[in-house]
Amino acid sequence: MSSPSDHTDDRVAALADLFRLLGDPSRLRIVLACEAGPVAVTAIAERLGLSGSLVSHHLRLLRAARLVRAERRGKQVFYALADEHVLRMIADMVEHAAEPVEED
Amino acid sequence: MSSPSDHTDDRVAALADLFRLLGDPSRLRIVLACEAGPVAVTAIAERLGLSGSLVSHHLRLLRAARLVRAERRGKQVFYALADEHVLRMIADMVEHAAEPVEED
DNA sequence: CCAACATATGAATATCTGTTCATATATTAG
DNA sequence: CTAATATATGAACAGATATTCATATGTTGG
Repeated sequence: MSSPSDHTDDRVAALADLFRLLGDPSRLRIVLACEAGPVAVTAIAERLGLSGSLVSHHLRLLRAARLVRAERRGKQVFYALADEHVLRMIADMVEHAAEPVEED
Repeated sequence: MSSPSDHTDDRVAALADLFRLLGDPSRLRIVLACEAGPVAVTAIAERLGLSGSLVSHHLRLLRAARLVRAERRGKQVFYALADEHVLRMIADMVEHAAEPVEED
């Protein structure tokens, strides 16, 4: 558990890292492409119109941050969201982004 | 409501913008400092050890993204989180960041 | 082993962005 | 009005980073 105000510098830094990773459009699209379930790198690249190299670079960062999981099956490596928590987190943000604007 | 897969490019871009804003440590600290309730710019700056100018710059971006709300009271301008949704969003991320690491 | 395919990695670069400094605007006190 | 305080803004710069290109590593089929 974490109380509302124990935002130590390291925790904040780690949190910011998470946000920053999701803050790039290409990388975020890659994460969203993993929503569907295990997807191969080439499939992600083709679907998003990005180079395999770029997708691989981004996946490495996402993997290091435990946002996605990799599973090798033959020549291909399939990626998926790391857990249900990541899914909910993103769904919440999508919801917020979709909220109507309140006027003053 | 938004179905799981209607991630149009504009929506994704807007979502990435949100994440990116929270992805900077200084800016994230400023947002967290607004958790407590309406706080003046100088108070935030002093508490975080940042220049007033820097805090103001960041607050402008956060305000533009509707993450925080500004309210003038005399010479001072008090900032607070825009709504409960933002609060929950951040709390969820904090929780995720605090999750124990699962091994393969 | 060799060829073909899938993924990963390293270097180089052009772009973006956080921070600082100087200055401007706003608000109140005297 | 003037001085003082609080906040905002613009330009400039240093450091970060997304993307590309070339190349390496891993895996299967023949």
